[in-house]
Amino acid sequence: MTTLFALCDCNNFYASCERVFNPALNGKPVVILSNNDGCVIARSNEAKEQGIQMGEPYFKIRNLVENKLVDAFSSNYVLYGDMSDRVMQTLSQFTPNLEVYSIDECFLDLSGFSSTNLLNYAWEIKQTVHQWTGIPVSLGVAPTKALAKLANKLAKKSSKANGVLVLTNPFHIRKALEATKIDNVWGIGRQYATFLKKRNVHTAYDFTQLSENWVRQHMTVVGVRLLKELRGESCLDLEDVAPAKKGICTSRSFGARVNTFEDLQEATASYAARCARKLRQQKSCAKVITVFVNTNQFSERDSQYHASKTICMPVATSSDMELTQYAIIALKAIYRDGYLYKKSGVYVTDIVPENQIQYDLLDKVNRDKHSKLMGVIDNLSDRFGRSKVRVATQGFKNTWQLKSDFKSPFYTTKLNDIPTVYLR
DNA sequence: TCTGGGGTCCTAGGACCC
DNA sequence: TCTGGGGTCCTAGGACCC
Repeated sequence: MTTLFALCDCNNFYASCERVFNPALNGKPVVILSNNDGCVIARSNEAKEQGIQMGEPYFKIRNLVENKLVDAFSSNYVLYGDMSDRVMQTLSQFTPNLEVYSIDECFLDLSGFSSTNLLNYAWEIKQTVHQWTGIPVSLGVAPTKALAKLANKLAKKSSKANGVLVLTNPFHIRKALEATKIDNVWGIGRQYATFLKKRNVHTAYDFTQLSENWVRQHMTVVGVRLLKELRGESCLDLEDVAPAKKGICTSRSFGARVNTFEDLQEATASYAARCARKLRQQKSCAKVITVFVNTNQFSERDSQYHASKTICMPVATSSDMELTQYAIIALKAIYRDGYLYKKSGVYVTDIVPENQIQYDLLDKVNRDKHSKLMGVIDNLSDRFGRSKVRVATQGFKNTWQLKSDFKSPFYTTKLNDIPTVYLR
């Protein structure tokens, strides 16, 4: 059976989420800012037209915002995550097999749908998602994932396509490849784009004309897969069950200057607890934990310090208490007085399924008790909001907390207004 | 003053083993 | 003077994605 994929991509997703609950924003330039309101990470079409770049630091557009020429929002991932779930739920009505590729993108397996009118079907998907969730989406349909990605980009760009493009006819596929700059091909980043352009490869079509050996030599097997995909040979399968993550990282830049061990400890303990929660959500435990700290790399005035410490724990765990405990041990090993810290993070690896843990005969931890306690904490978190119950080292000063001055309300979920409980 | 966060995959090279 | 070759594992680094 020939393969057929649709890629459904939400248009300007974060900006669209804000608009669903604030229709006054429609037709206006809207940007969403990164954590700490540092830089622009999403833009409405109108903001793009104003020339605001992806990744632009906030201070460069502050004037526009203060003069009400652009509306800016701090990122509200709770809202975006919830809206994403609604979109994916809606999409699951249209095929038994789908792959949630990112917060705003989804591959739909349409193999076996070749006898349906694909253009009509894609339009029906687009309209249904908009009607049920308020989010505008674009769809690209093609025999491989890489071509579906490419079709999706053209669908957005072309006023004729108006958000839906089906690429099954070889002639249309060739035209689409010719119309796509090599920089815009999925899997070609800045380095490869520069490299290829030097060798006169300027479009996706040029790329498909290269020899497999040459591509393997210069771009590894990853490049060869892309080559085949663009030629119409499907090499990337739909991953309908998300594989367990092999590494989980929680890290943040601080909203304010951090120069005491206590503040750094609060932040790092909180990140360790976040990692623990992410582990429990995918029913895994981790054996190895790494803590890292950085000073502000952009500051020419401050003295710089980067350090990390990795600890291999006796038994793989997903307990808040255990992970925070080891995180603090690691932090103590790398902490140095006299620096202004900008960022810290916790990274857990050597992840194993929670039912396949190698136990240690000398283990002193009551794992049964920990796991029951974590179950209770997770329930409380689900009901009352994240971090309402926490290990005491996570603290309460929160001087390191993120800056987020323009956050929209949690329209779709409960507000975090319950007092926090501390565990010891 | 102010510049995000969280992932994946692949390769090369060194250490080590038989 | 002779001083192989194949395999595995680990790590660091580089590329990419959203």
